[in-house]
Amino acid sequence: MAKGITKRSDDYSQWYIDVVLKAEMAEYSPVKGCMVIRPTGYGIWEKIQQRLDRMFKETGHVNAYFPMFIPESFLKKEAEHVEGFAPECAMVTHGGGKLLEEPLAIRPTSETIIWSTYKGWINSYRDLPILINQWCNVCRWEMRTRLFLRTTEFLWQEGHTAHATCEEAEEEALKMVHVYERFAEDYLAMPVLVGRKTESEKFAGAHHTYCIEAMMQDGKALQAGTSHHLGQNFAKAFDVKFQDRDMELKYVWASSWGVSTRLIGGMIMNHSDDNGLVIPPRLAPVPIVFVPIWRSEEEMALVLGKAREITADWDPLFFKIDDRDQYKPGYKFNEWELKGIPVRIELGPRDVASNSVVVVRRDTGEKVTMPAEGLRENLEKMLEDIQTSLFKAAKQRMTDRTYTVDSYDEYKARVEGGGFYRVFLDVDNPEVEKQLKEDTRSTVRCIPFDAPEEEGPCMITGKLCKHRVIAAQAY
RNA sequence: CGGGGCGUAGCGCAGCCCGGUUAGCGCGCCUGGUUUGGGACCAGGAGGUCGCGGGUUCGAAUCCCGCCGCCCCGACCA
Repeated sequence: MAKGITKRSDDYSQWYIDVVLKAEMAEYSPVKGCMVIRPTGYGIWEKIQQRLDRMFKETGHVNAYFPMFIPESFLKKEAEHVEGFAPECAMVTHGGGKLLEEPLAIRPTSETIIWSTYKGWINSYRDLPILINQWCNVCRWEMRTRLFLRTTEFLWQEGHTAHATCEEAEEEALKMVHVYERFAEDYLAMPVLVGRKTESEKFAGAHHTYCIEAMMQDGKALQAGTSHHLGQNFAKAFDVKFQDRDMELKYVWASSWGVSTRLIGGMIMNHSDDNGLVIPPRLAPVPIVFVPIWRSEEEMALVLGKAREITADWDPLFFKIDDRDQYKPGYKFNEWELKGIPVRIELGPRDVASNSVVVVRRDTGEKVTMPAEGLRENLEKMLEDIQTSLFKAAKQRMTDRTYTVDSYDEYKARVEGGGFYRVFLDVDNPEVEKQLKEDTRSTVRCIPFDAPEEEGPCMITGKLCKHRVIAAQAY
């Protein structure tokens, strides 16, 4: 058993914190709600960035960078947006030892600074679309924080696109939520529900919001990514117009979309166990670790030599050889398990003699012997298999814990225990969601795209609804 | 902002009630030796503004007053 990690079954929340801290993903910083992301955690963020960035580029986007400081007045230009973000903005009031003429907000998101810039870039329909993404930090003064899941400052990417038509902006918002879906499932091995947010859950300033929602091992929902159709709200607030083919001046249509370091929290809460972190192979900065085993100087030379021989033509980022002499093999086994390395290879004198290695999977703990010949190909297959089975297990868990419920009493009794609930709720009426939240501390997570056609009475008001929505307690 | 907890060596804690040698233990760290296929052992060693500020006292980690910080659980949110 891993030292110092609370069991999931004893206290899920404490288990999560223990995993993050003990696996050296992150640690607390001197400022409340902020964290230091350590190399183990940051390496995963870098993999997320590499993979996603490629997907963004493949769908026609380019990266740019906009400043962190936003004039306070900018934030006030879009009514709904101000209301949503004003309370959680960090404000800079002084600079160079003097009181500033206008306070500067540290970006909670960049719609306003970006749209004020786009105004200068857009004149004609020929200037559209603009498909820009930026990787950056943002700051939101949250009341309650949790490592990776909700921190005062966090890292994310935000895409901001400008289009000539409503349809194009809609298409973009949809395209990107599906990019997130594919990323979550293919790389994080995290199954997600894809759907639309209700009016009361959508982004402040959006027409509507699409999202991916994942289920953690305790059955709670995690909003893992969002994509917004912003309509013309920001174009109007910042007066961004273009002249169309028909000579008319029109407001530009917008979308924005983002995922954050929260994904790392989702990854942890999807796959990790009582022994620590489990990293899906495709996100592991280094997926393989060799633990050589020796008793004497001669054996050390022998096994290290063999490890180097086997890996001579391997990609250096595919593996590492843990040749530290101050720890015994058993210690290293535990340490790499705690840190979530997908596959460990044990290589001792006996293995050298038989020209084979012992391979151990992090996800199942299964040990197999593999010949040194063709090892890399076999490992690549095993990593793919781990990736697939992590996804399957998570998918199964989500399926098993998605319930169809019609009675509000039953819902109230069960929702505390976690899981997704397919229910009829009149989501056109914000009062219904308000009551749901008051009664159960749960919310409507999304209206899934793939919800089958069904008709039934809202479990609170009895009003006839056209489809079921997903309700759950969320992080 | 409400409720709870904590602040003593890098980490985890004891000591505090009932004030009194040089503040202690485990882990980690350093040196030397023996070890090494699931968290090794022996010996020696380094490491402390006891959260901060006042007060009481001959004497405060310990008692009193004030402050600060962090974590956890709830109300807001990616």
